[in-house]
Amino acid sequence: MKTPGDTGLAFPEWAYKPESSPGSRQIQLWHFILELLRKEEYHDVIAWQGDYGEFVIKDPDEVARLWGARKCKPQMNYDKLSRALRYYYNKRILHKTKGKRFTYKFNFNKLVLVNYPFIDMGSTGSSVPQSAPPVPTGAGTHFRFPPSTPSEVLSPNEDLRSPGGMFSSVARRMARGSVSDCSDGTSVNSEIEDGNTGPVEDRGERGDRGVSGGGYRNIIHPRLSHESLFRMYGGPGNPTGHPASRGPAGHRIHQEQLSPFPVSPLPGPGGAGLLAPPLSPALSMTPTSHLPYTPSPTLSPMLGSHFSFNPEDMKRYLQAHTQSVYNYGLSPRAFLQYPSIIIPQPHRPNADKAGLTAERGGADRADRAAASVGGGERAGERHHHPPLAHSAHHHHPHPPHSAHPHPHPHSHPMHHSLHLGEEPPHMSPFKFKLQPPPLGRKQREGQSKLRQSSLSSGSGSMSSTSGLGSSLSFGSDLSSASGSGLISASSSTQSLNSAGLPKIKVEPISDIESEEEVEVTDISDDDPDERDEDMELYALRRSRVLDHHHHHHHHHPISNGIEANQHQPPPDEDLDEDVFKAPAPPPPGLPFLALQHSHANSHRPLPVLKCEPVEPAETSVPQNQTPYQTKCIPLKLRFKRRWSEDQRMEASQEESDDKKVRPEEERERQRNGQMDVVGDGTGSGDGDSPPPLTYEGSLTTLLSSHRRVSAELHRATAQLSLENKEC
DNA sequence: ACCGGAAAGT
DNA sequence: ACTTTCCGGT
Repeated sequence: MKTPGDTGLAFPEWAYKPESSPGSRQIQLWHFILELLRKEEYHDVIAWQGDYGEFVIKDPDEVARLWGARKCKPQMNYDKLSRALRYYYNKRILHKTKGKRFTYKFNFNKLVLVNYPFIDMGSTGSSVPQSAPPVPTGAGTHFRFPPSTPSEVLSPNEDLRSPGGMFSSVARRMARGSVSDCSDGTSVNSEIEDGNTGPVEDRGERGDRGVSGGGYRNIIHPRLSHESLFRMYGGPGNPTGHPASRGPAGHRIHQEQLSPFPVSPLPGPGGAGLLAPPLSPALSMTPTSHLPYTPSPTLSPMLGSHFSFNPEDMKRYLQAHTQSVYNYGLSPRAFLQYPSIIIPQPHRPNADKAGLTAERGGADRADRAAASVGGGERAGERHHHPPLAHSAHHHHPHPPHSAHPHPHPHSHPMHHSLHLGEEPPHMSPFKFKLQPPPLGRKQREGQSKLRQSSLSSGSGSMSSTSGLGSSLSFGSDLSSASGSGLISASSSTQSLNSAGLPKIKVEPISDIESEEEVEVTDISDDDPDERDEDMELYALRRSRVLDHHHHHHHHHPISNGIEANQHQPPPDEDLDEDVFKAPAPPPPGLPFLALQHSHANSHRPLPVLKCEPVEPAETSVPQNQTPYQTKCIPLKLRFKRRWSEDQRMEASQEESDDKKVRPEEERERQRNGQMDVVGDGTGSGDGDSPPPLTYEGSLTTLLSSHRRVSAELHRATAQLSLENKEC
C-alpha cells in the first residue's frame, strides 16, 4: 500500500512536486508556507519556531490573506486555510504541534529526502553504528534539510558571500513569487519578490549579528539558521551582497528572532537553546552526528572556526550541499528541463570530478550570461518589496533558458538514492475505522450523520466510488510483506472503493499527539523515527542479508505479530543480494552513499544511470521501452527500501502513512531491471561532511562551480515559481 | 482553536 | 489531486 511501488515513485508524489500540483498547476499550500517561511519579510507573520520543522503562524489572518491573495480567493480565512493544512496531516506533510497555537510542524523527512536526492539518509548508518543513539544519528538527517548554500555553509556570514554576488542575484529571482496579487488588487502584497531590493532586513542574519541573535549564527555553523539558509533563495539576501545595506526597510520584519516561546527544548547541550528561534528545520539543533567529526552537536559556538577540513572533504561537502540546496523545491522533473544544469555528484570522485570540472566552465559562462541578463531584468521589474499594496501583475516572461550552450547535454543524472522514502506504516497501534460507504452524493443532508456510527454499514452501499479516502495503512505493510509487488489488493485506496469494499480508515491510535507540550508532537518525528530509521535501514539490510527473516530489532510488542508477516517481500534475490549484501564498509570518506551505489554499480556495469524524466503526466508517454522510472532507483531497491521502511516503522511508530494519501497508480516496474541506479561508485559520503569552517584553497574553485550550478538551478526554480503566479 | 466529514470548486 | 466551503463536535 503505501504506494510504493505502485507508482514507481519511491516517494509520495507530493514530495516531488515542486510547487505546483501536476494537474492544476497551482501552487500548493505547503509550498506557499515554505516560501513565506523562508522570507524574512514575513517573519512577523509566520516563522520557524521551536523544533525542527515547526513553524508558528503568528498572524493567522495575514497568512490567510496572503494565501487567499495567491490563490485569488479573497474569502480565504484562517479557518479555511487551516482546514487545508489539516488535510496535510493525512498526507503527513504536516502535523499539528499540539499545545501550541497556530503551530504546525513540517514533516521534513519526506521533504528532505526528496529534496536531497543525492544524500542518502538511510545510509547514514554506515558511518554510524547502528546502535548509535538516536540523537546523534538522527541529527544528521536534520542537518541537511534546509538547503544551505555552500556559501552559507561555509560562512554564514560573509565570507563566501562576496563571491556570491551571483548568488544573490539568483536568489532574488527565486525569491520572487511567493505572493502574487490578484489583479483586483485586493490586498495582496507582492512584496516578497525580491528580497533584494528590498530586503528589508538582512539583518536578521548576518549583519545583525549584533542583534539579539547576533552572533550565534556563526557559532552554529553546522546548522545554520533557517534564515540564513533560505536567505539565498529569496530573501533579502542581499542581492547585492551587502547585508547590511538594507536596513530598515521592512515593514514587517521584526526581529523577533527570539521565539516567543522560551527556547525550544532542544537537546543540545548548552547553547542550543539560544539558537532556537530561528532555526531552520534543517539544521536541527539537535546534534547532528552524521558528521564524523561532528563536534558536539550542540556546537560549541566556535566549532566552526575550529574545524578545518581538507580540500577533498570540502569539495564533497560543498557538492553535496550544492546539490541539495539547489534541489530544494525542485522536483526531479524540474531538472530534466534544464539539461544544462549540471549536478555535481558527490560520489564518484574521480571521474566525476573531472567531468564536473570540465563542464563547469561551460556552465559558468551560461550562468553568467543568464545572470546578467536576468538580473537586469529582475531588478527592473521587481523592486517592490513593500509588501503590501501592490497589485501589479507581472508576467514574467519565461526566461528562455534556452540558450545554454552546453555541450554536455547529458548532464549528470541525478540519482535519487534515497533510502527512506516514506515512512512505512508501521503496524503499531492503529485503530481501524470502517467508513461508511459514501452516501449518495450530497445526501449529507439527508442523513448527515450516519457515517460515523455505522461501521457495519460499510458494506451497505458502496457503490459509489467516490470515496476517496479509503486507506488502509496497514495494508501496506502487509503488502510489502507479501512481496513483490503486489500490494495490489489493498493498495490503492481507490481500488477499494471501486471494489465496493467499505472504506477503512486507519488511524494511529495514540498518536503522537498525546504528548506534546514539551516535545513537539509530531507524528513523523524526525528523531526517533526517521533517524532511527535510517540507521535501522542500514541495519536491516545487513541483517537481512545475513539472515533473511527474523531480526527484529526492537519492536514494539504489538506490532510484532504483524511484522513477522510483513517481512520480506521476496523480490528477487539477485538484486537484493547485491544491494543489500555486503555492506562493504564504505570508504572512510563516504559514508552511505557509497554503499548503495557502489554495490549497485559493481554489479551492474551500467555506469550511467538512466534517469528518465519523470513525466509529469503519468499517463503520457506510453513509451514502453523507456519507462522513465522516475527515480533512478531500481525497483527492487525500491521495494526493499519500502520494506525496510516498513520495518522501521514498526520500530518507531509513525503514522500510517499512506492512509489515504495516495492511491497511486502503478506502472513501470517492468523495466526496472534496466534501471540502474546510480552509478557512481564512490560515493562520497559527502553530503554529510560537516561544514568545514576553515576552508582553504580549493574553495574558490568549488565556489565558482557551485555558483554556476546554483545559478542554473535557481533559474530553473525561478521559472517554476513563476509558473504559478498570477491568478 | 482545532478536528475532520462532506460536498463542491479548480 | 488539492483546495475551498460549510459546519457540527471537541
